[in-house]
Amino acid sequence: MHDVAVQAGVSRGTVSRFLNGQRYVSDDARQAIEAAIVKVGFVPNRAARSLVMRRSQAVGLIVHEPHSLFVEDPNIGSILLGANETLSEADYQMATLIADSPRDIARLGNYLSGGLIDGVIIVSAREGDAITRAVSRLDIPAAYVGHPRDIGQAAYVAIDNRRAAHAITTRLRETGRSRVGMIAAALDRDSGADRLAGFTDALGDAFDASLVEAVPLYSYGDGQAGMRALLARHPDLDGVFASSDAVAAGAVDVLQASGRRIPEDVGVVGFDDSSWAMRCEPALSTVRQPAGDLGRAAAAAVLRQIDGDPATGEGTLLDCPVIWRGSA
Amino acid sequence: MHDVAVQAGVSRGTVSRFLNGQRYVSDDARQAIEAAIVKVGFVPNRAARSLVMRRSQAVGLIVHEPHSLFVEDPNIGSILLGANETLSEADYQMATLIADSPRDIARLGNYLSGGLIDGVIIVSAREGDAITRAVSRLDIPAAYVGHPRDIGQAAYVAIDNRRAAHAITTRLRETGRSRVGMIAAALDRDSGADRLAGFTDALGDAFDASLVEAVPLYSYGDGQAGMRALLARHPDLDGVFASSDAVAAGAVDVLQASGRRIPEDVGVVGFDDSSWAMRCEPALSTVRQPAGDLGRAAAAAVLRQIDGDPATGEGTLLDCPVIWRGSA
DNA sequence: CTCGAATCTGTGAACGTGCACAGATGATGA
DNA sequence: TCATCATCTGTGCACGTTCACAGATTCGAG
Repeated sequence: MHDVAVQAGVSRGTVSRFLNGQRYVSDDARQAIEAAIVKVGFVPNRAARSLVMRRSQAVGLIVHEPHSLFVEDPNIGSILLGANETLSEADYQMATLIADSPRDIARLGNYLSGGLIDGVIIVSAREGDAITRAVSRLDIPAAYVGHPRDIGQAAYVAIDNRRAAHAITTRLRETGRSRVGMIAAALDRDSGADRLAGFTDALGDAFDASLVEAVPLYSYGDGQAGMRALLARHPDLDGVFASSDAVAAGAVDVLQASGRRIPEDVGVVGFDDSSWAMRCEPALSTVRQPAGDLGRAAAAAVLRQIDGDPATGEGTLLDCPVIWRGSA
Repeated sequence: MHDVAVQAGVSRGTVSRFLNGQRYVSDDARQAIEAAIVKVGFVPNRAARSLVMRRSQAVGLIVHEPHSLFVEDPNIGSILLGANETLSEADYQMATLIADSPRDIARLGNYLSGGLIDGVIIVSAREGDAITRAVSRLDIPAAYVGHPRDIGQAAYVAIDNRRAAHAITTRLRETGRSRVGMIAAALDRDSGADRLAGFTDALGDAFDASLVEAVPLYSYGDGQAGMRALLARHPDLDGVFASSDAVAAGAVDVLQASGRRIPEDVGVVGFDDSSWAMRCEPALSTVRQPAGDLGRAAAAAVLRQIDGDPATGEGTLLDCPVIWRGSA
């Protein structure tokens, strides 16, 4: 910066003001500096800026998932890309942090308190999560994708899982299906629990707990297992709501292997609108998750907090349309 | 750090030496400093360290792919996780940089020259890539995953696509298949081109160009389209080597829809050992890509260069076993 | 006992930026 | 003409480290 100042015939202070777009820079100085920057090939040193500003211009994105899920779940990738887009427009660097083992989580605590990170986006936290505790203790700008109930006043961005599940279940019943079951995955996450809640709501008095099969993860294998269990209890079942497309795909394969036709004998609906949906025959009815928008909105929320807006505890719920295709 | 020094009754210099694990720190000083660090709650300021060291302790990972592929391709996710693992063990932060539009690429050039990044890992570069040019011009530590031919002396880590393709093709012929076709995707990448080269090699004089159908991407849709084209030209074909599992899955569906049995009538082999492989009926024979290891090895190569080892132009080829399942 | 080497310690000067402050200039109004 | 104000500019200090260097201490060998 010193070289630029000399070259332009002004002082460091003026160059600094120019670079930060502040007032009180004359047109003459402006032009001289612009030319000098090109000539010198100047690139600002971010480390020095961080040092004096006490800002790192970086936002962490914590993914609390096992490695395997990180690789497979397309929503996570989209959230990541969306967040990255918004952050890089604001000249922030996104740092993706994977939290898998307890060791990872411990290291994360250090990392977050090290001043390397101005804020953090947390994806797929569970209730009672160690990461949630660490983040709220450190009191750094944060936004959650999804909303575990115990995040206090922190910002969150989510889809209305409950409403979508309600809409699906209602439609299944309105199209004449009377014995609708659910394969309810990932009940330890708010997303999974809310989808079940919407299902239960919609059925009201007609709800029968034996028509729900809980499985651990949003995976194809869990879908197969869940469907087998459900069929064993209710061979006459005529509708299935699965917590994810992968689960639905597993269910479809088991149903078809048992000789049932879809959608004639059993209607199936998934969740995510992932690549699984179009691979099923017939194509899956499902819920489109605006994953990119979730990432963008979460990033925007963190940036607002970094700029001084206090977190109000209000969250944003994004729209997630149900896509009706051939499977129900 | 000053506070720690005062608390421990030593000087900043001694604290610095202690923190960096250098020689010439007495046991007394060591213990006093350890206690003081805990008491003061000291966390080193990385910005200040970067400033004086001219090191950012960060490595960029550039993914030159359209956003959609980034989300879908499980290999990229695994490479990313592997690299992250090695880097974070060495206390380096990984910054994932997505290059999609030309605008992204331009911004990337600035970014890389800004001193924010000590080195860079490049995934899925093509020959004649603008990113490759930028990286070699800037002369920063770099490692490629895959090996485009024009990366000069830069380090690379790849699998032996050619040898694997050769093995597959040979085995298809040895099991009695005489009219083996190939759906050759992504010929603009070295991975795609090498798989085709291995196929061609293995056939030798028996090679028939009309048995190869080139398609743009490693996708399911391209697999369907490629298979239809191949079948139209060679209805009597009895083996197919597809450049990826997604392509193979598309091919399988088209073949089965046309009434052909797999593997009795046509043998099919994919590439990647991704989740597509187990979803096919019968399960796909395929090649296991050690994607995590690719990431780890690339990260290690960059770290070596950062530590001063010059790039020798030698690459690493990792083993990729062929997994024989039901489809061939 | 002396000298040199090895070990340990403290000090001051960087690194490249932002910011507060003081000073300079020109315009405006009394 | 002089005070007031807005605009513009330059200077020195601070941010929290690392590193080179000089000084202090200890130890062993001659």
